Amino acid sequence: MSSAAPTARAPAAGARPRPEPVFAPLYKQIQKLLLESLRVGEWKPGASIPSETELASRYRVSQGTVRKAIDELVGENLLVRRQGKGTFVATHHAPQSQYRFLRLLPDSGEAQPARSRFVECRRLRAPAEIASELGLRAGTAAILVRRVLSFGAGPVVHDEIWLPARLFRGLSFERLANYRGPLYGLFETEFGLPMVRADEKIRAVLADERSASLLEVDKGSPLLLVERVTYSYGDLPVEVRRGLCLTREHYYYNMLT
Amino acid sequence: MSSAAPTARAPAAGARPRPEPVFAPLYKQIQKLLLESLRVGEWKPGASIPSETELASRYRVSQGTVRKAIDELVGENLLVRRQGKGTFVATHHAPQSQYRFLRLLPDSGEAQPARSRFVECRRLRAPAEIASELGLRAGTAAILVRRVLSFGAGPVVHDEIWLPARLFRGLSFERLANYRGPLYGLFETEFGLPMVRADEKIRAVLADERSASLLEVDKGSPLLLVERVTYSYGDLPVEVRRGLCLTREHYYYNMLT
DNA sequence: TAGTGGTCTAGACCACATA
DNA sequence: ATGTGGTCTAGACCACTAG
Repeated sequence: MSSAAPTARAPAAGARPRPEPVFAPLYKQIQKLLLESLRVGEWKPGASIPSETELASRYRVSQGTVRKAIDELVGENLLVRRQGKGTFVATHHAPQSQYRFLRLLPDSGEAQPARSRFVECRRLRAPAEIASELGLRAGTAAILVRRVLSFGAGPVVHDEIWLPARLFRGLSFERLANYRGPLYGLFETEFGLPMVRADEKIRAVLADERSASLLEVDKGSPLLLVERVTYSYGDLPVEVRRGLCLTREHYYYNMLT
Repeated sequence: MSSAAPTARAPAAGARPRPEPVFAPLYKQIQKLLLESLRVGEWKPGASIPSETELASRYRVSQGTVRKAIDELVGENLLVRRQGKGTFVATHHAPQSQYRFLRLLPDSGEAQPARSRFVECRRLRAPAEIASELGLRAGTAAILVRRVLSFGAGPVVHDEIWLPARLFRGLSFERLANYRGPLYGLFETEFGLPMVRADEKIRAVLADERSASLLEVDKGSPLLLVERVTYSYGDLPVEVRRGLCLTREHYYYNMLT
């Protein structure tokens, strides 16, 4: 093939059926295909995807174009590159991704591993606001999980977690309590729902009776309220979480650029 | 030049004197040179840097390599690309970068423009902790600025801002009060200190007397405490800021990937 | 030794902005 | 028409990993 691309900005030659022949750079089209393969589970979390040259020949583009498509997915932490080994689908089981969505650090000392103590797991109807954030109709069946997170000494976070019941059939208190590893690892492995993104809204509030008791502080203590909506592939909302964090010896960190 | 680079991973031929001939990819070396040009102010905020082809011939590398060097700097918001026009040094004066480091949004409605009301501007000795974060010796001269930020209706943030006096000679209450535009715009234009990065630690606290009064709430109200250290080029710490935010009608947003 | 990601080049062409 | 960023290719070679 000569150096001039036959269709620089035209559809990739005979790659795959695409829903709509969008006008977009080639690498964006490839990216969309990769994303779709991830979404339908063609490549599972933790597994390797085909090599860049393999993908290049499959999609009939150059290796550089595939590379650029992968670049952004790596930037979004959906894929992980390992030189000499391959490119892998991110998993919450990996030590590196274990605390991907946890932004709490202790004021002093090393970050301690998190310990989860489950308090409650009930099936009930989603309140209007929760339902709306999960893209459900109000009153749809949901699962409410309540837990306390500790790092090192005392309790630090009281999480109230809402999940669409239809995505988590068979989830029970026992199953949570017996599961080893991070919660999102369970979502991924047991329910086929890899969590890929979270939006958070953070506020300061006063501890109510329940949180005060669970976190072993006085009612009216200041707590960080972290309201999170977590998404799987394709912007599918899967979880709404209200985390109440005791920031006496921990802080929420963020870096702005 | 043949397709094989003469020194793929070796130093760029006759580019510039480099401090140490580090073993690093060519584009990383170019990046370092660009960063240095930014640091010394060879290209000012808001101005355009030389074109990719110009830089390529200056550094004797291909355009693609320059491009990759620029890519990451764009990713860190240090540079801004504008197709057809050029690549520009980020500035806090630009509307797009105006609220780059402001993560507060109203619960409902559009984001309102921020209004600053300065309360205090004093010169005093930096307390040990502040000094340490600014990389100064305790007791070094510092400037303390206090202000209240409002969006729309009432006050929302009480900022306590510490600056090294030697970097901000001539800063006064009047100068702050009369300045039009964002504070970091003033840092950049009046003191040659472009702010490029900030690290934040976020906690929930109770309003003390002063904050309560400034924010027009009861003492003991829950407030978001945002402790920020802001850096200029070369990881130079320039500002320590304690922001106390009223999160009754606003929230701090964050996106995790 | 072979396979995979990582870097680099030279050159072509597209898209956008401006004169 | 010209200059700038943006995309794409084909091919080469480097660095890392593992059999």
